Amino acid sequence: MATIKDVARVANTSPATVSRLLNGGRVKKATETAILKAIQELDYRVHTMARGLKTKKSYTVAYIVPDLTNMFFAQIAKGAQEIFHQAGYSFMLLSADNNPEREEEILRFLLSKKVDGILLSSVTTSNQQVKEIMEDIPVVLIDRVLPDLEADTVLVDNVNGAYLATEALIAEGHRRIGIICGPQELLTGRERYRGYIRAFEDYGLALNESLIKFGDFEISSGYAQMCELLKQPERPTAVFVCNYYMCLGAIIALNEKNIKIPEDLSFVSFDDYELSQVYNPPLTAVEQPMVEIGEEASEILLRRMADNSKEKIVKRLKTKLIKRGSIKKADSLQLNG
Amino acid sequence: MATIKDVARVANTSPATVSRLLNGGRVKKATETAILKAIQELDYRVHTMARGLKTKKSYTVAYIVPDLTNMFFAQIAKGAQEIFHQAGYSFMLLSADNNPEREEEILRFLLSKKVDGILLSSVTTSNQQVKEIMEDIPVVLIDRVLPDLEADTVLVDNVNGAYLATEALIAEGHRRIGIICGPQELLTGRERYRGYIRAFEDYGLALNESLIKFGDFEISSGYAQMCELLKQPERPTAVFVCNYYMCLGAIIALNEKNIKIPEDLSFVSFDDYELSQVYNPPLTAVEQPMVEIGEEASEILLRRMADNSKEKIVKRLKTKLIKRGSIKKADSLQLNG
DNA sequence: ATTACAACTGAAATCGATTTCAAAATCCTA
DNA sequence: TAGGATTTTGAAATCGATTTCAGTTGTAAT
Repeated sequence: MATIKDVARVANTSPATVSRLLNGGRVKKATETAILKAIQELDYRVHTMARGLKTKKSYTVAYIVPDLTNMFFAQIAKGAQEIFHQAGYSFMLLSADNNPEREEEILRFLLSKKVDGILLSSVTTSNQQVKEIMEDIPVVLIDRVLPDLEADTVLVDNVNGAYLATEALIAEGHRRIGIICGPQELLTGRERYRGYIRAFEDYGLALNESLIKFGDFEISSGYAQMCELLKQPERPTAVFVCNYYMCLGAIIALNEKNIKIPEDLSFVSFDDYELSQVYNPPLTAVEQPMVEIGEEASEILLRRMADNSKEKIVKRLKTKLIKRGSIKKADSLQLNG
Repeated sequence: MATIKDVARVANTSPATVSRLLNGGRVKKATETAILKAIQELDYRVHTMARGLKTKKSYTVAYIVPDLTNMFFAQIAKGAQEIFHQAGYSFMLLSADNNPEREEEILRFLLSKKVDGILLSSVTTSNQQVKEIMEDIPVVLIDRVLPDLEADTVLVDNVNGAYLATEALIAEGHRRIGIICGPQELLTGRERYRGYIRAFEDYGLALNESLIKFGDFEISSGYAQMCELLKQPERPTAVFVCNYYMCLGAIIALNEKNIKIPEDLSFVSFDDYELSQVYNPPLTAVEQPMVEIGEEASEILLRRMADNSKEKIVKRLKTKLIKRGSIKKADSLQLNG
């Protein structure tokens, strides 16, 4: 493979001049033509490792996700990739596979790869390693915050999203509203739960502990907790499921027990994917602006890489309730309208 | 950040010795201890760019997918990531976003990044660039083959998968069986179509052109082509949809027209994701061993990187028909059993 | 023609590792 | 303990770029 020296030799000039041209410096027109011709001829490409060694920049950023096959993170990655591509950065997507040790390894790897910036949706709850890394490399947190860590962060207004979902059920007259919460170690889990509680408070309704179940955002727990809900002596008339995967599990449980949405049970979930439209009836759901999250985070990271001085930004994006056909008016409807 | 020189100084030895230890060479026990201590103390990490410059290896491989958010490729990536992680390689996942030019750019980028190997599910149908790259870097093709290109390839037995699906419908007495094919530019599109045809031939049944529709593997075309099928004067009693996304579109169409699976229409699709189990009734589908595809391809690439001599491998993995509840016996059933 | 100034250019140092090869240290045997 | 064999070591060259800085060339003004 041709090097900058070869190009210089063929173009009858020096490596310094070739480098200058490559990096937008000024070069006599004639020299430029000769160099360009040589580059073409030799099919020369800069050796980014050599360049990076000298410049201490890799023009590469990475996004570490908990799970590659999780649609939420895949969509965010899509948004991020677009922005970095436009900015001339190369973008690596890495999955920690829900394994904290793997995440640690990846972080070490990125450090020695000398990436210029990191987007992180962490699977850990400890911030030690990240804290250290942030001294060398800008990091933007996405969706998963770390305790007591002052860092740029992009997330979604979970409280409001959950509030909207719960409110929609209340508005149709439901009072026995079950919830399948996410894990309370995660901020998103806590916040969505809080949105539910707040809606009850605002409408002056009493919470019923037996209708509040905790899952872990995975299909299996959606299934298990929905079964729990259905076992209650007084079944809920509606249920709010706090993420997509638990929603899948919940629906499997419903199908098994032959419980129909919305005739037998009204249904809302957090996250809006294809399923929501494909299901019959289409599901009312809280939509997160996933691609935007990725874009926003990337832009923050880009700014941060250019100038690491300013104080940290926390950006919250709005969620939206998409009304479809999975909520029915409660039978015992006694509204004032 | 500490360099190998710093480590050498602190450990009171030379960079050469440190390097030797780092790379598994022999070093006196005492020296080793001193070096390890120094590394710890200084929090030293090898600078992979510097190393790569010298060794001409990056210990990095990349997988280029058409679309990050396509479950099929995401699952393959998951399998691949695991294998490379075990082998000590770092793994980059890059999306061409269904854009041939973007793919070209990525390929160029990887070349200058000096990755050691490439996994590719190409969005193009031209092999020129890939052919050139293969002279420098081992490439393994996944699912998407390129015309006239002799390369290691991993794919799935599409013909058989489609045959199984079609056969399952025939076995239940269906004769008017619609198909929504994938794009015929893609091998998978062609092969699945061929499996359908072959089943008809083997069972001595006549094909009905009006029930053969062509989509592009996207949701929208699944919707559109299903609408077309339903417009036929004599509706099909069963339909085989050639991938997941078209299956989503098809089901939306069915819901809209209030056509029930399997009462009004029996249904089989290629690809088996969560939806198949969540849908009511659960869908009969052809499962592809996605994670295995990724693993298999990675292992081939690993071998290829170690020894680029042997002749090219084409590996076909088996598909499996998962029977669930979306096929009903045909009304006009007149079988010999 | 001379000077002043701007525009270009290239030799050499540098980034942080690896690797070669000869020298130094250590071990072993007689 | 001498001498040879074996281990262990480090100086220096190298990978392919960038960057500095001094020198060269070109231009304009006097």
